[in-house]
Amino acid sequence: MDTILTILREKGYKLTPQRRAVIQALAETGKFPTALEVLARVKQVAPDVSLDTIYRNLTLLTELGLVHEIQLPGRDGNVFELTTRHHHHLICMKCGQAECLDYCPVSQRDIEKAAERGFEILSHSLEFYGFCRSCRVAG
Amino acid sequence: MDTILTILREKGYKLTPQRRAVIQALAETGKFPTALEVLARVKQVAPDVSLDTIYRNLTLLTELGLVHEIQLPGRDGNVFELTTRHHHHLICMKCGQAECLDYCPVSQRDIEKAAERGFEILSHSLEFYGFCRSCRVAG
DNA sequence: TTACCTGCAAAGCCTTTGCATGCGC
DNA sequence: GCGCATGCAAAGGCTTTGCAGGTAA
Repeated sequence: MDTILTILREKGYKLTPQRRAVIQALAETGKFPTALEVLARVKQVAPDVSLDTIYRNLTLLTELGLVHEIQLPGRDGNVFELTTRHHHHLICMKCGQAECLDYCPVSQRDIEKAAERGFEILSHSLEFYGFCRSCRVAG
Repeated sequence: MDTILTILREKGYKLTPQRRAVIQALAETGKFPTALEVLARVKQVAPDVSLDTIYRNLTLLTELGLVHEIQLPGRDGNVFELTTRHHHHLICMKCGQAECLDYCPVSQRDIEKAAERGFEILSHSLEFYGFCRSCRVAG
C-alpha cells in the first residue's frame, strides 16, 4: 500500500482521499471486487465518492500495472485486485468467488516452448474453474 | 461443423440458414472474431441477418459448450471460437490477435495439486501474453 | 497558483430482451 | 401446425467522457 502511494507520488499523481480509499479498499478486501463493490467499501469511509471516481482510479492503477483486472464468469462486470506477486486463481463457477493459488505451475521451459514460433511472451494467466468447497457442499 | 449440426438437431434446435452461417463463419475464420466480426462474415452469405441473431446463436452455442467465449485485452467485446480439443492461446498485446497453442503445459498433477484445498476443478484456461512475430517486426 | 482530480450528468458501447412475424420440421 | 428462430426496436448494464468547480502540492 505504501509502495503504491510512493509510486503514484513519484509519477506526479495526487493522493486524494478518494484515491487512498480505493487503494485501501483493494488492499483490505479478501476477495476480488467489482467496481461497484469497491464503491460500496469506499463509501464507508467517504460517502460522497462517485462511481466515476472509482472507475477512473481503477483504470489509472491498472494502467500503471498496480492493479489487475480480470473477467470472472457469473459476475457482473470485471473484478480488480492489487498486483502482488505472480499467482493464479481458482474460480468458482457457481458463486463466482475466486481463491488465489500462491504458486505457478507454468515453468520457464513451458514458456520457452510456447514461444518457439516467434512469439515474444511477457506474461501469462492461468485460471482453474470448478466449484469451491462451499458450493460443493451446498450442492 | 457437421458434428455441431447433428448435436443441435438432436437437441431439437432448428438449423436455420442464419445459424448455419454463424457456425460456418466460426469454422472458416482463422482468428477469433467478435460478435460484430461474425456478423460481417455472415452478412456475406445472408445480408439481412441482424446482430441479435448473431448474439443469440453465439450464446446458444456457448451454453451447449460448442463455442468458447474469451475476453482479449485490446479488443472491443469478447471473442468466440469453436470448441475444439483442449488448447491454449498466445495473445498479442499490440494487435489483439490470438494464436493457438496446440498442447497443454498443465499436467494432471498440477491440477490435483491445485485442488488440494477442496476445490473441485473442472477446467482451466491458460493464455500467454506478449507480442506476435508481426508486431515485433513492426516495432 | 497550477495541474490534477472529483461529481454530476450524459453519452457510448456491447449485449440482452419484448414482441410480432416467419420458418424449420 | 407447433414451437423455435428471426428482425426490429428499445432497453439494460457496465464503463467512459465533457465540463465546471475543487483541491493536493
